[in-house]
Amino acid sequence: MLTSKYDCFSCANQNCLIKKHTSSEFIQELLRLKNTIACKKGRQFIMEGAPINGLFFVHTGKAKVLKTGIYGKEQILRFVNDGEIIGHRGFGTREKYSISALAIEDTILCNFSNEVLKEMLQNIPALTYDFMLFYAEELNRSEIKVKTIAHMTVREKVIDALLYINRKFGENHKELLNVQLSRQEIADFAGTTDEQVIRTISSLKKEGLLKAVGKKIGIINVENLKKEISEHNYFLDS
Amino acid sequence: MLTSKYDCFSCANQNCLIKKHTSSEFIQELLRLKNTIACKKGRQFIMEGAPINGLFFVHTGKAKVLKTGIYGKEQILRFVNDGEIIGHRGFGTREKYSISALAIEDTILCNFSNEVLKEMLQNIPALTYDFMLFYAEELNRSEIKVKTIAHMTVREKVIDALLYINRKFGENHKELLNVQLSRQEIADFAGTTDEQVIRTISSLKKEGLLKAVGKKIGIINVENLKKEISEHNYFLDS
DNA sequence: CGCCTATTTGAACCGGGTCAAGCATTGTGG
DNA sequence: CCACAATGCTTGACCCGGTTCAAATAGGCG
Repeated sequence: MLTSKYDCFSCANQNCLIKKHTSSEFIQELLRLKNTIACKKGRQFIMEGAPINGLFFVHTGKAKVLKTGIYGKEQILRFVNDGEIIGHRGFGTREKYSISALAIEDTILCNFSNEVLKEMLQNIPALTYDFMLFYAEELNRSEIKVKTIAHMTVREKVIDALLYINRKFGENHKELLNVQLSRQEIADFAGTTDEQVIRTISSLKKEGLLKAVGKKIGIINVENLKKEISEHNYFLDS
Repeated sequence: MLTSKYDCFSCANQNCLIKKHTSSEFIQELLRLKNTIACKKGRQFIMEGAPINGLFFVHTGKAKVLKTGIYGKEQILRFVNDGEIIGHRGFGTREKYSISALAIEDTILCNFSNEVLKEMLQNIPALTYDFMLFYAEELNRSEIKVKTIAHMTVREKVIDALLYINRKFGENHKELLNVQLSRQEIADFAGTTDEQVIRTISSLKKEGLLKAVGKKIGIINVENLKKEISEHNYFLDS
């Protein structure tokens, strides 16, 4: 099993926190206990309020992390790409997931149980340190998001969301969406409605700041878009 | 100096992360390197964008942590009470503070430099673990806040803010504010305007949910207030 | 006591959420 | 392969909550 298709040694995600520490001999036994899960597009693999069942890493694929309100409104907190963590904070005192997670395309997930994770963290200080830094950075991002949603206009929020998506998924430089996100999803991330997202995107296209190839949209010039919101984010890269 | 008025051994903050680990012999030398700073009410001791100068703990007093926008709008991210941390994420890659912090009453601060802190974290895994848990919980709170600001009405946001303040500063059960917070400050935390805070508080008083003794306000019945927003927060205690 | 600031209340305005209708696109089954 | 249903996208119009502006009142402090 160690030489499975999805084992950590042959994994391509160099930025994965676990991958970074595979040289530690302590970890090697624990890696055998990893679960690999294939998750179809659209499927929910973490349910807010359900008992915590360890930590997930995205091996390949994409997912969204969100909170749901009673009126059916969703707040997407972040999108997740190859190598990134989902379902964190599954140790500490908390015993229920505080977020939901859904695959937005077919995704391979690596899962470590609570016990295995705890074992790792208690025995590999460098790993714990990396986790600490990870959470600290996530906290930064989240706090920037609080300010974004509280103070920006809808146009600014949508631009901010598009820039984030571009950073996250826009490796091929001319087409924005490596992911196919619905207007609704962009709205749920930006903190507005799908109509507003559509209006803003329409305007941006007319202004020559965005282009559209079929359903996919692409940012013509990232710097021009950034200008509109730069005043709010001294320390972006969120 | 070790037996200073503010040394960690005689400190009353049992929940302070440093205090929890004073038994570690490694830490004892480092504790000598702690700086103690007296900060008058209203004074700013962390400036967003300035180089990071270590980590602060509130020995005694109260402070607010915020981000500032160009239009003079402020977003208060959290209030800080005895024993709590401010100015975190002062290690990692980041080298500038991403938040500002001001004393909201006369405050004694304990400060550890970047070097001392790093030394501690690299040598006391249990401390690093506690820091990791701390950030994970803060992240939870912040993500709840994102949803709160994005989805709640003004009335709900103000109630949520009052409940938070009560949890944070409301030890004496009948009077809410152990702190004297301005309406503006409550608004900057809740994500609205001072006028809306005033209107909401007025309504709540008329409805018998709040009482006012001079400037200070008190929550008559916490449960009744919680009911109005409980539908949004399955996992409150934020 | 008097100035200055914070609080309160009223009124007007407007951004953006909501509703509704039309259009485009995708998918599905006959 | 087409018809048609279902879903998502787009646009326009309306309306309301909440921000903004302004003015009056109360409170705090030298």
